[in-house]
Amino acid sequence: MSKLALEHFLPYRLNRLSSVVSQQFRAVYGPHHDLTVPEWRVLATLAQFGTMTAKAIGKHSSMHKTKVSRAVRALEERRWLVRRESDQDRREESLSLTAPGLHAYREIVPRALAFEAGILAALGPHAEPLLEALALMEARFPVD
Amino acid sequence: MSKLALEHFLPYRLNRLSSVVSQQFRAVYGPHHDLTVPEWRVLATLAQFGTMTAKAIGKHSSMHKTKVSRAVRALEERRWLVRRESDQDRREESLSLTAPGLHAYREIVPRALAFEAGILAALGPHAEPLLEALALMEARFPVD
DNA sequence: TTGAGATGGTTGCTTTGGTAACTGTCGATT
DNA sequence: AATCGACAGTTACCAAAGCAACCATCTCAA
Repeated sequence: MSKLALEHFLPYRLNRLSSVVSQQFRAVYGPHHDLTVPEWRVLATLAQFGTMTAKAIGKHSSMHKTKVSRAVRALEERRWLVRRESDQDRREESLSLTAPGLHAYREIVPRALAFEAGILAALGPHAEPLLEALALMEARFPVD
Repeated sequence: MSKLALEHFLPYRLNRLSSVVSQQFRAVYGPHHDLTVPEWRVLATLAQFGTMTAKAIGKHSSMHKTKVSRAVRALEERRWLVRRESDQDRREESLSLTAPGLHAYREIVPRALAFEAGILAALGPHAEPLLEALALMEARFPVD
C-alpha cells in the first residue's frame, strides 16, 4: 500500500510555507499594519509601472478583478492612489499613486527587501537553486 | 532608490505558486471533487496515524482548531470518520476513519503521489535542491 | 445607425477562515 | 469536597475572497 506523509507532501509544504511567510511579512508593513496583501500588491505594481489600469494590475499580480477592485478602493480611500478616467476608452480608468502612496511605498520597500534577503541569506548556497526551481515550477503552472 | 519587482519577490512567488498548485491538486481528488483542502488534510493525517484527537490533527496539519472542527464534522457527515469519546479524558474525542473513508483515501493517494512525482520529475536535477531549501525555510519559520 | 457581442469594472450573494467567547471536563490546591 | 485555572472542542460573529450577475462602454458588422 502506498504511503503518504502529509508533512513531506509538496503541495502541503508549499501551502504551509507560503502562509507562514505571508504572515511574517505583515510585520514588514511597519507603521501601516492595516495594509492587506492585495493592497500591498496593488501598491507595489503601481509603483513598479506607474500609471496603469485595474485589469493590468490584476494580470501582473495574479489577482481576481474583484480583489483588485476592492484593494483599489481601499487605497483610494486612504488617498494613496487616484483614478483618472481614460478618454480613449471610458470603461477603464488610469490608476496612479499619490505622493503619500509613493512615500509609504518607499518606506516599505527596503524593509521588504531586507526581509527577503534575510530568507535568502539563511538559505546560503541553497538560495540560487531554490530560485531556479521556483522558476521551473512557475513555468509548469503558468498564470491562467 | 531601491526597486522591487513583484514578480521576483519571494513571498509573492511562494504565495502564487502555492495557490496554483493547490488549485491543480483539486483535480487529483478525482470523483470526490467536493473535498476541501482541510478535509483532505484531516483524511491524510488520520490515515497516516490511525486514531487521534482533533487537537493532534490540527498540530500535525498546521490547521486552526476551528478549521479542524469543521472539517471533522464534514467528514463525519460523509461517514468517512467516526468519533469515540475518550474515557480517560471526556473532553477529547478519538477520531478514526471508517472503511469508506479509508477506501476513498486509498483511491486518492496514488493520484496524489503521481501529481507530486510529476512536479518533481519536471524539476529534474533541481528537485533535490528544492526540497533541501524547503526544509531550511521550514526550519526558519517553524510551526507556531 | 443600430444592434450584438465583448470588455473594464463594480456589486450582491455565498463560502471560507480567523478571533473570541462559550461549554464541559480535568487537575490541582485548599 | 469545593473551587480555580487550564484545556478540548464548538459556536457565533466578522473579515476576506470567489462567482455570477450587472452596468456602462466599446467594437464590429450588417
